[in-house]
Amino acid sequence: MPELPEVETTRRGIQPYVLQKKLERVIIRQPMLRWPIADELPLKITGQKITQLTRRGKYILFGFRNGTLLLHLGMSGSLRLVAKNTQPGKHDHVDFVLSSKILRFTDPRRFGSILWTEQDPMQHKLLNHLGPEPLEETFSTEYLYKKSRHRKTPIKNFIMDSKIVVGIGNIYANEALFLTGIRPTLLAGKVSKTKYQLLIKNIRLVLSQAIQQGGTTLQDFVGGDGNPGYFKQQLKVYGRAGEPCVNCKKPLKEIRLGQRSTVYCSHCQR
DNA sequence: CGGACTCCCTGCCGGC
DNA sequence: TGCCGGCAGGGAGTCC
Repeated sequence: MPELPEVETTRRGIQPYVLQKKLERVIIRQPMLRWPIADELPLKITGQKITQLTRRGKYILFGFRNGTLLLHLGMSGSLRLVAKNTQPGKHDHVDFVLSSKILRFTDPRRFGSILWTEQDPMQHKLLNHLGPEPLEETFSTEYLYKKSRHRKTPIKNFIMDSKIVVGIGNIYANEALFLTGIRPTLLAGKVSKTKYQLLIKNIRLVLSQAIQQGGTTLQDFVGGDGNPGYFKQQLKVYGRAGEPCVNCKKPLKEIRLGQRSTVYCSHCQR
């Protein structure tokens, strides 16, 4: 399940091989992703140079002179650089053939998406409603506190809402709430300004640590044989239900919130 | 508008 | 050992 750190790590990893490079060919083996890949896509981008490579939330944006390719990894997607003679596997749905390598999109569960737009990408309907980037200044205590007033949704759902702030998936929502000592079920409208200030700090901490760690496994993306890893080794609550809390040693609890697995310490999180 | 819920897909895990 | 049911999960879409 790629979260923002994996997406950003992917973007940084592929950047040197992609930016200002010409796309020689696009091979689509399976167009049925979350939405079907537009028939016109190869026609639009074959032979074109990739002039920009940016990220908005968990979307990676490939900028061309004539438009933008929006790519989302869904929950099982990945982008890897592989040698040109590499045979595709079962779930290798799309190849972007560059001059020296292939940028290969793999996605077993096909929750990912690849879209083409010729308008300003930020005005695209998948991007135009998105909240601020969690690592940027606009994601401030003042902003989050104001947005949260009178909200009756649990704090965990609130910070996972992309209209509020982008890029906080289930894993890091669990982790940030643990670090801040906030119970995931607490209603967003009931969280104090002081706690929001601390929560923002911890969201940035877990995300930036994971991005930093991702940097050390960058060769996985360019080498093509490793997996990017989910930074599991340093997770304090996610995937640890029933195991002792790292602070108080009491067993961690697991509940479902918004259909998502939610793990917390009933002693340390109030 | 907010909040609750559904659905897309398939690898994996537990139960028998 | 093999089969099968159920689960996980990002996030758009729908409904009230």
